[in-house]
Amino acid sequence: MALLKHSRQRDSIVEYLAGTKEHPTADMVYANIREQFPNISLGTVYRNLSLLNELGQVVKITTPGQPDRFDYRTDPHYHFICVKCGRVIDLDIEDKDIGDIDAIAGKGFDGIVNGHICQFYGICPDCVREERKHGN
Amino acid sequence: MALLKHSRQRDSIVEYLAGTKEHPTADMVYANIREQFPNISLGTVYRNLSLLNELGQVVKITTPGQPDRFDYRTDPHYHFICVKCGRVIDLDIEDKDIGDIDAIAGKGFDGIVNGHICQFYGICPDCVREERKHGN
DNA sequence: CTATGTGCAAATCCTTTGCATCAAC
DNA sequence: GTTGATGCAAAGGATTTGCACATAG
Repeated sequence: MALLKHSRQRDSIVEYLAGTKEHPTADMVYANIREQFPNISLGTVYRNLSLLNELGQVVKITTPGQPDRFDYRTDPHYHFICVKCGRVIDLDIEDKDIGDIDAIAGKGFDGIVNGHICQFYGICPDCVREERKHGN
Repeated sequence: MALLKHSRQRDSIVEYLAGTKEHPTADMVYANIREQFPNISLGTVYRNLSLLNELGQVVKITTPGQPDRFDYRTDPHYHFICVKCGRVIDLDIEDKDIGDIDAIAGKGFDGIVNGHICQFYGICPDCVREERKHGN
């Protein structure tokens, strides 16, 4: 297995991710890191994001029809995606309320269920307000 | 809104999807329909799959890092994806066991949660058997 | 010094689209 | 005969990769 070396670029990516709750795409990361490393390439951003993901330091969020997003929060939690504005928001769902869905899903199934990916959709607080303002 | 005309190609796609539980990708559909319509193009397959999806006759299943799959079953149900062989299998989860996760997710959230996408991962029955056979 | 990381550009994969022609109504 | 559907090929977006050079250890 390859030995891991330090890199200023990777540090910068981690720092940026750690400091935002925006769940940025690779492009957004790229745009941001560029302010400090004007020569960084998109390829490097992708390479580091996927390395960090493999190391378990970053979670990759894949949603239909949109570019992947990245989340520095690695503890188990869920994501809400606003169908109006596309924003991705962390949800804190109590584990006891949802933690056993793998077992529920596996009931009567002959294989082994040991994980799931679940994303919630709807309208985010900001967009709800926006709709009310325009009398919808 | 555009008027819908009949097409033999579309019929064939529907017929194929209705007769399989494989959750085929666009490529798999293409390969299959080609046996009857050797000149059909991949573009036509994509166009029809996405039309059928918009009409609600077909469900599109998006999974990270894999091409989309299509399912003729449109009643609410969940999918299991085998991490060994990639197979996608329908799960019948009793609605009372999982039907209220939107409400659970929305607890303490200021927006509106009105839907979710949830996929389960693990090892399918065939691969479980395979592992046992090789003493794993 | 040696191995890993970078920047750049090209390549890849899946999917969508423009356009001339064909088929359904 | 109008309009939607097709086939073909080209374009598109997101992501990965090959390679020569830079840099961390």
